[in-house]
Amino acid sequence: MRMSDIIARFIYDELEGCKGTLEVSRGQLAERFGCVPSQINYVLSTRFSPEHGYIVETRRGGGGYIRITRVRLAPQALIMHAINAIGDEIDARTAQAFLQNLTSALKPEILRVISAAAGDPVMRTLAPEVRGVMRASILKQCLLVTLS
Amino acid sequence: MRMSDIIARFIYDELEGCKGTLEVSRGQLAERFGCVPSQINYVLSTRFSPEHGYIVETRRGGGGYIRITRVRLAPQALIMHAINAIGDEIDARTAQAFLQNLTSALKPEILRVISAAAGDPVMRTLAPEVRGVMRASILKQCLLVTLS
DNA sequence: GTGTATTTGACCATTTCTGACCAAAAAGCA
DNA sequence: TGCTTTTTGGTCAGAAATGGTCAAATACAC
Repeated sequence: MRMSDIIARFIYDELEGCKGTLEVSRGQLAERFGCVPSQINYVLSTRFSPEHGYIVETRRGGGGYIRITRVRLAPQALIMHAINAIGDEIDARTAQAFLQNLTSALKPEILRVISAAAGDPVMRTLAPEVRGVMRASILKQCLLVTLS
Repeated sequence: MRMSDIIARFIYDELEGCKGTLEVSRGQLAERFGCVPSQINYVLSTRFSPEHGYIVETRRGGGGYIRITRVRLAPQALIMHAINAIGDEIDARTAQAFLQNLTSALKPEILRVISAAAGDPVMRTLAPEVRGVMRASILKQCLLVTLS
């Protein structure tokens, strides 16, 4: 299993046990998992971004820390927020992050369908330069009808 | 016996033993059968396509994988039939007809989402000559995941 | 012999991992 | 206070580890 996934799992689990907020030292975390400190930043930026529904605050210097907070919104608000946050175009990765963040607001079957509609196999039938626009369009239209 | 058939047989057998889902590394699989990695892609695209009732998901990069899922098709023959009947492209009217025929097989909310994904507002962002292909692609991928 | 299916390999894309170098905040000290 | 040192975390480019694509070569079935 990937180091990044192991670290991410650890953070998820800690967040479960800590009422949605976790404060750690980057150095110690890296040492615990035997990786370089910058890998922690990699994990945070790829799996704990705002699109994923997390807020990360840090502080340098002696006693520095990294604080990760999970944001919780009501389902409807979550969906509306996503619709507003999706711009005119969106890349595959960010799209996935948004959908992942909606797991608590939409049934898994619905999410799977939306994910399939905006997924790579579908997008591959299009010229690369228009994929972002199409992804955004599909996502927004699909999310809209889930509100009705 | 052809290499492709041997590899396909292996995948079939593994899917039997693994309750419908199999995760492998393309490189390792190729090495096991002494073929080039791209032959794995060939096998997947010719024998494990959506029309055959399989979902293939992949991931690149360190720790990458190929995941193959067999979709249960007996109880949902209607949907599988639709997937096979939709050609390489489809116009808006016919697409609507297909979806209407599935009202007994899919929940209204699911149908609404698929309808939105393949609907006019989305298609309008595309050049007219590629809309048919996109509609077909979206429909097939969405219907496929409703089977899993 | 012709047309289709298979096989192969060169080149491309994506994700993860690593380390050198940078920036900020705290701690220590005149 | 103001400067220096120490202790943290941040960035970014590049290497490494996967999988993807496509067209040419080859094999196979009529």
